[in-house]
Amino acid sequence: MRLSRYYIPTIKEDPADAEVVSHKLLVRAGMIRKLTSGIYNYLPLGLRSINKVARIVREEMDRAGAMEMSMPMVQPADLWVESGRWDYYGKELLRLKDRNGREYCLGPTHEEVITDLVRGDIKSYKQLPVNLYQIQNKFRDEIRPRFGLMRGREFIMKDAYSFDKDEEGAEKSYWEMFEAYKAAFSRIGLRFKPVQADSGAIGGDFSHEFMVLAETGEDTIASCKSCEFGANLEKAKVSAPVGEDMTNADCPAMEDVATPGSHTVEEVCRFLDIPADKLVKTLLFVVDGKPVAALVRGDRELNDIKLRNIMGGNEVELADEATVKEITGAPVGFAGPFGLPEDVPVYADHELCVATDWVAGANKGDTHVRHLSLGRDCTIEKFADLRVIEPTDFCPECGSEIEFTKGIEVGHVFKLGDKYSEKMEATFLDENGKTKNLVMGCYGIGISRIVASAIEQNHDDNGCCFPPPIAPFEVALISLGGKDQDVADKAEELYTDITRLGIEVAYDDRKERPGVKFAEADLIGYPMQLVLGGKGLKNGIVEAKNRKTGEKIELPLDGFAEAFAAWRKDVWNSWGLELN
RNA sequence: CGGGAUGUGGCUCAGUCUGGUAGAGCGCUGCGUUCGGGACGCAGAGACCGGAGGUUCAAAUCCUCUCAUCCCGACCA
Repeated sequence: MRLSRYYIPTIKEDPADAEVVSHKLLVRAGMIRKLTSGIYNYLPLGLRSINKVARIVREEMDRAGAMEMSMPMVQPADLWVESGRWDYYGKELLRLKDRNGREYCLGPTHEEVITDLVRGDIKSYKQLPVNLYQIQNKFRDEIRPRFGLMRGREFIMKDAYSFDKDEEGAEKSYWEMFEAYKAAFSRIGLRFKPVQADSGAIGGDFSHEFMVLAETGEDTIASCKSCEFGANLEKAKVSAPVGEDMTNADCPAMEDVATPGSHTVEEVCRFLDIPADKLVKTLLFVVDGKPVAALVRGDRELNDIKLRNIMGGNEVELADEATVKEITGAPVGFAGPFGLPEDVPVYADHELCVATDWVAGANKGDTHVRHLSLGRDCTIEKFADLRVIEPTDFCPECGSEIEFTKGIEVGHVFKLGDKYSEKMEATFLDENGKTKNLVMGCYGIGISRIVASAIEQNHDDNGCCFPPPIAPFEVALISLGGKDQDVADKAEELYTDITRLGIEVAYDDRKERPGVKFAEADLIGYPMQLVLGGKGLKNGIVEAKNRKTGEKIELPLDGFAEAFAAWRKDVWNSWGLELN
């Protein structure tokens, strides 16, 4: 491809509406343009990258036995009413009406459509398992779109849905997808980690997120320094504490202590001159409309998702001021775990077992209690893992040290069970002629987000550093011809040679000054740059630069093809990739 | 949806407080000089200052409404 005839509108300055590097660079490199909030044009260069990601994903899905199809973006409301999500999904679902007033939505995901399709055609266990996928535009009316391609409203996603006759089969399908994802992300050339993720209200351990490791990631992941364990912070288990159960151990009688104006843990500790780990923090939540109290140590943070899962609820909200007052009879900041209404269950973090003699709120204004014993003074519904893991905690699986890193979620594998098949009556007859619900799984990959995350993970001050497998073009050939016809001719020759090798090359034959060509090549981030100038031609060489490492070498013009092939291999190796 | 901010040539911004009829840099067009890391000179084109209404002799500037975009919170590939 000749740059003199290609559409790459680059920009020198950062766009005003961009916050993160990937967004700035994608716009500056002429790969995307915003149409409206969260909705982008993919320009030729950007689309090339997207298509390369899609192709790799497609190949790995096919290899895993999944079958590509395509589902409509506009979906009838009926299906969503049937699955119960028409009401549940909320405003993220963009709803519209046709000329007859019938209701539709733009598909944010396709469980309903695929389940509807399959229930009509799959009637026997003999037809199972089946895994269908598509690569398609999705629309989610995000509350707050941001960060360019990282969180658009319209985006490209690969979504796959597996159907099995039983749990065992579903589990197998799940792990096949898990492996396919690992293969795909490896091929794309990103540093990533699969981590355990929250599986929502459905429960179970069957959900993993695939995280691209990048400092600018929105998610925090806890990973073990010695074993494979990795988990999204909201999911990470905290091991049960070691030590004797002190719940019912001896403890002096509970007594009130005045703590005027001390609402926060910090204030109370300072006032009473005690460390925060001597205090029990009582948090009041409303789970699906019902109040509950949750206890964690004063220096810990409650994980509301764990609370939700223990309650088997859907929606967890911190109780508002009025509710707190109603339940505890005290203003916010003085709630305690005893003497609460009987219909308010109290859940305690399991760490609270191994100590006693606590300080806690007294359910009276400006008052706390000391010498609180959870066993003697409270009715604890259950001790359970409720808090957020901390860097000082140990791996819940092997007990080694853990570390926190940032990541960008680019894939999610999820076991659905019969959540949809039951509601939508997607059934089949098993070996015994019995009607059963299809057991489903769903598996997503954010195709367009991957391009953004690749840049988040790989960039420098000059621009993008694309991994070779998904770079819009693998090689940039920069001709410094100018008036030197010999250089221009030789560059043409090289262009033909490289193209013949079956490698995509962006041939910069424009009448631009060298500086412009260099700067743009760096900005766009072609993994390999070849520069042919007058001096080089005289010496019979072309310069080669590895965009990622910055390493420069000279390739002989005589016997170029071989030298180029060897260098290309080096470049791929510098990405930890094998060239086959 | 709450809280904050911004809308001025294609892009990035100044001008708004203190009304007097629109500026810079980049980009674009032409000519010339340059030509190995986003060149320089000269000459140009391009804006009813987001929109509507109001105040005023006079509004980019003040007032009201409205729309859009961005940032902070709840959602997620």
